[in-house]
Amino acid sequence: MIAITLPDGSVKQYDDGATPMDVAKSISEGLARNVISASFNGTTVETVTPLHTDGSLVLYTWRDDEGKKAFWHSSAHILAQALEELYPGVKLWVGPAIERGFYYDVDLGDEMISEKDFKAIENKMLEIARGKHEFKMRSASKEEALTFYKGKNEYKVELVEGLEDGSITFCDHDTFTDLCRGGHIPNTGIVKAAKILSVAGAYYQGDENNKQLTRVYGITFPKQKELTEYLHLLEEAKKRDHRKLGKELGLFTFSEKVGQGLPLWLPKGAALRERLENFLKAAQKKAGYEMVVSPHIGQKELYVTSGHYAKYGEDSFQPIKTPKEDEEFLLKPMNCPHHCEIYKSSPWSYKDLPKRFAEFGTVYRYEQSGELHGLTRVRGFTQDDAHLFCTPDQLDEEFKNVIDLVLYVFGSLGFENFSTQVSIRDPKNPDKYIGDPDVWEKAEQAIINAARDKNLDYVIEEGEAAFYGPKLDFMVKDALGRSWQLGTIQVDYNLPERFDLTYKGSDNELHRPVMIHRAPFGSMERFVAILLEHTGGNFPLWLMPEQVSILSLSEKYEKYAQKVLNLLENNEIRALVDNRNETIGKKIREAEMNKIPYMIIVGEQEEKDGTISVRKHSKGDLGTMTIENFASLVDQEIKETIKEFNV
RNA sequence: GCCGAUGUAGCUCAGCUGGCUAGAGCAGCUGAUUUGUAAUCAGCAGGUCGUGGGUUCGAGUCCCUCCAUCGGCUCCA
Repeated sequence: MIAITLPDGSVKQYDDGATPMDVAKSISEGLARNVISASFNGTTVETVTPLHTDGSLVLYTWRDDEGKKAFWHSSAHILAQALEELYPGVKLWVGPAIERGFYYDVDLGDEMISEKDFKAIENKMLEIARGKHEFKMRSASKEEALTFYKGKNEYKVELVEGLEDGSITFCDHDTFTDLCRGGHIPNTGIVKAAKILSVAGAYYQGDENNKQLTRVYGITFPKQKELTEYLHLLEEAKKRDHRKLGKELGLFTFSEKVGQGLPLWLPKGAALRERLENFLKAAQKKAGYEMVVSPHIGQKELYVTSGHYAKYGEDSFQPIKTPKEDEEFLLKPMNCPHHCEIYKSSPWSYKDLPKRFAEFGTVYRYEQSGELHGLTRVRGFTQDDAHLFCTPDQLDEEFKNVIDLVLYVFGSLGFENFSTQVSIRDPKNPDKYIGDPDVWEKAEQAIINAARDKNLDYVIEEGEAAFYGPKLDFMVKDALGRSWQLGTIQVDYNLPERFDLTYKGSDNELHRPVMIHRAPFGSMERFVAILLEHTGGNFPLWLMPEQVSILSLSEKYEKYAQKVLNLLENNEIRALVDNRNETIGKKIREAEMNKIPYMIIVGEQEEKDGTISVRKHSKGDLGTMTIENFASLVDQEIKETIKEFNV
């Protein structure tokens, strides 16, 4: 049952027999602009732009994910038509909706699209849109589909060949026809604003051995205003880019001379990082971890044993030769083998387990040059790594405890919008993994159980497992909405086997421990990067390298400023004195731009009364107070944002 | 690694279709000013225009190589 409410309050009802096309048609033809709300199956939704998908009696709106998908997928058809008209002979591959917008992969032959062509494509799209052409689905036999594309488009031919006869549908609008599963808006006229965002190369069928097609990214909206807002949002997101903020705030830098993907941490960044490390160390200590330290290189043989060399030898910095001909060392690409050897250094009883070895271990990986990205993807980085060795019986509880630790870390740093994924094997590619499938089954099940018991809202991702075991990944988005893996917890039955790790059980027999690999931050580099983008550089007070800037009104008050500094330092507040010969306005401006949480202004009045004048970043003047009051204000703010970890 | 774009002073940028000693603001230095809640004034200094080659009477500007960065693809232990 579908009903539409009109501005005068009247309700237009549809018979149960109404098809989606009937509804969509009447909405799009006559009532679209005037519909207040629509209800279907008893649920009322506010409609901005009514949409429909074919095949089922569902009415979507622009606000729904499904509605956006239909809108953007339809826009991809319009884009394809525009490209066909502007670039005759273009061969289409596929054009799906994505999280924000859509793209179409095309083979342009010898033609090329560059930024200066975007406007023409946009105009052509809008021209097509204004025609209000209806999207019409129709079935076709495999035979018909093949005839349609044969000799014209080998990509579509291959696509059709993989489809089952009887399941093939086409979508027509205006003069344009495309093989399509459906899910469209009623007609092209609902698209009012279009923007081509970028073009990029994309391998045909995602295989890097195949030809690269041109991927044209675009976004459309039902209102011009929404496009303007979206573009504004993109601009705002750029301001939160960690690469920009890292430079502005003096946290880290890169040097061509040092090498790409090798970050250099500046004093403020190093201080921030150290604080993060100490925060995690404190929690880990409570959770029974012990710190270990391992060297930055290891014999190649070590990684051959672990299996990493076979899998990632190519992606490692190549073996370091020594004066002895037969010796080869690798720059440490991961800490696990070292920790296995630490475990092996002494015999263990079941009473000793679990052993939890933690290390902020710096590792080096030869990432493809095109993959490097600020601090989020680098060639040298430090993992907040730990390996837990436990009995099979202890696995579930240990795993859940690690989940608690990760949740504590994320909670303390304000990451609320993270998602979790259980990364399991790719069933189509069993050779990618080492070890017995039964053992894998056990490990995957252990993770799923733990995630369920901890009420995590997880998705299962096939093919995302590590080669030695499945994992639970904690994903967080950056300012532009790109997803990054931060925390990870992995179950591994395989490395204990390869390193022949054992413990003595109560039965006086030797048993194989299970290993958990985990890193709540993931890596210090990536974590700081994402934290920067989330906070825009306004870190929680406890993390700030410089919490307070003491601004003297003139050089005459330097002595008093120093006294205030000493008193703050006694209260473990990190402050610096700005005693330059500048106006107070300028000092404030600079402190504001450096995102210093608190500014203290001292002049004649304060010196006389023994007080301070406090200003809070982006809030303004808080008035005059005693140093003791200020110290407790800071203390309170810190206590509110960071709690102790309770095991 | 692949496709595309970009690369001018410490930072942010200007330099049109190739043409006199390459510009600005901020930062820096010097001096004046000694300041009351987001930029005090003046002066000075600072660049082999990412690198190497080429075309040209002449290259920041055009072409090629390489390097780095950005947006994607692929990859991500």
